[in-house]
Amino acid sequence: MTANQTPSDSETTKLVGETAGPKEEQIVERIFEAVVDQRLRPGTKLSEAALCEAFNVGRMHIRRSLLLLASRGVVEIISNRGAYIASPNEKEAHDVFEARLAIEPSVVKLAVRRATPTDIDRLEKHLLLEHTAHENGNRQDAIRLSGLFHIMLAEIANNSVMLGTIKELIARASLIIGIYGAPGVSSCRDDDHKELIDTFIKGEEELAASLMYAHLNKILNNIDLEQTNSSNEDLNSIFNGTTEVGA
Amino acid sequence: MTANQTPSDSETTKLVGETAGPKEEQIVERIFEAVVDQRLRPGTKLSEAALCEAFNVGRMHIRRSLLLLASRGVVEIISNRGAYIASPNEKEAHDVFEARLAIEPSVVKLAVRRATPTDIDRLEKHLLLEHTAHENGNRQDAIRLSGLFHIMLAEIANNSVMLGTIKELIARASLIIGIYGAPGVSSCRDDDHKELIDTFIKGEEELAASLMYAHLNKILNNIDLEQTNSSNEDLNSIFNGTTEVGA
DNA sequence: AGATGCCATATTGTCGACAATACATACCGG
DNA sequence: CCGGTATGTATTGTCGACAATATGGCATCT
Repeated sequence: MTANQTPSDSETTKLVGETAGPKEEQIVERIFEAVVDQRLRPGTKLSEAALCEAFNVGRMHIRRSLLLLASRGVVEIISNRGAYIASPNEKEAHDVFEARLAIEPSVVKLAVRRATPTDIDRLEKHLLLEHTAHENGNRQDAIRLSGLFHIMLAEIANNSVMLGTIKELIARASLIIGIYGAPGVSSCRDDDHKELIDTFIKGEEELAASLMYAHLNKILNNIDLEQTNSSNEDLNSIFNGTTEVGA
Repeated sequence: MTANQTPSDSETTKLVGETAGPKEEQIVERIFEAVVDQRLRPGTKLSEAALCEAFNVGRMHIRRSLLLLASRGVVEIISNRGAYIASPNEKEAHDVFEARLAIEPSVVKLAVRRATPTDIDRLEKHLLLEHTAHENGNRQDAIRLSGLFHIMLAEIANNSVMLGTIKELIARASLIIGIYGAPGVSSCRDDDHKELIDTFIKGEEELAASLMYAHLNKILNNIDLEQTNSSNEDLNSIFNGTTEVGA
């Protein structure tokens, strides 16, 4: 319910890959989405009871889902204290974006190589949605769609390992942007995405990789500059506590 | 017990990163090691009761550990049937090595950039061990040490995200080699590793990346050639059932 | 004799109750 | 009035028992 606000792009392809029961899969997916949408902010407590009620499942399923999320660095489990949405410190933030810089150029290269006309159509339709969200000043949609664009690229690249890694990195990047990012410049300008799509039409793999590298570097710079003064925001996000898990 | 047969390299740095209790961490780590060592072969059933006894822990901890392993693609959980060491099919095998080709060159580049003299010493000492294992025809040690070399590179690169991904990929690659790989040519020739270490001394990042790319491609070729006739081995590994979990 | 259906057994999945730990409040002493 | 301590409450961690499902053997029928 809280999730699909945009009619298209409703199916996001599962993250955990039917590795566990369908219950855990759905729960993890929903929480991932909420993190990418920044509806769940860093430091938010995820109490088991609340989640049980929200998802109408037993405590065990919640527990297992939280464990999976923790193993992906999206949730932090503190013994005898509970589970919290992760608050990446500067080192973790650096590592996440360094990893994106290392991986995503390769991903987009493969995506360009393998994209079908249908895929390109999907990307263009998606770009339109992004543009609309930006114009309407709909920040939440803009962020989600922006992340989704990168995930779509990984889907087109058609590599399950990379897709999983990218999904994890996108979610963690959302958290990082939430903590360290400037409120206005958040996420990607959609212009960069447009340039990327152009390389798909021409099939220019190497150019696509370069553009992606530059694109991510741009985001990273917007963040690193804020590193020093962001410790306040970090503490804030830790201590303002509960933002009420939607239900 | 079954694990550290080589005196050095005893500590392998945890994989799951203190995300869960120390129990799960250890169990996951031990099973990972066993997979990399090829002591646990694809298709092996991991019964909960047996693991409970082997690790002297409650069923819950085993269950959670298996879930984590499944989320990393090392274990396959089939509903109401149990957990089995994963048997990657050709697509999965392809994806794993494609991912390694995409990521590891970047990893080694960072490693070269950040390696201290101490790190290089460790690598050289490790290379010696690899060489010894090869000369002695100690296949099991050779495989383990070979995988460990790649993990050491990720450790030197000092990026937690990439380290976790690499560990997962190494384990899955071990499974793939176990299924599709030629018995003799298994794992990496240590010559390639030697060449790589040379680039560390000279600080040649780009060369290191190229060498790594070529190195992985070499392994991949050894595997792809065997793809067609390996379907027998695949079925075999699925149906011959239990290879006795050591304990 | 071969195949099919049924039953016993073993393993997994799920739930509930209890124990342990941390947090918040209230109480007491300085 | 403030600090420290102790108790009560809430949440998490763990364990055990029970239910559900798949596997394997056995009897029966064709």
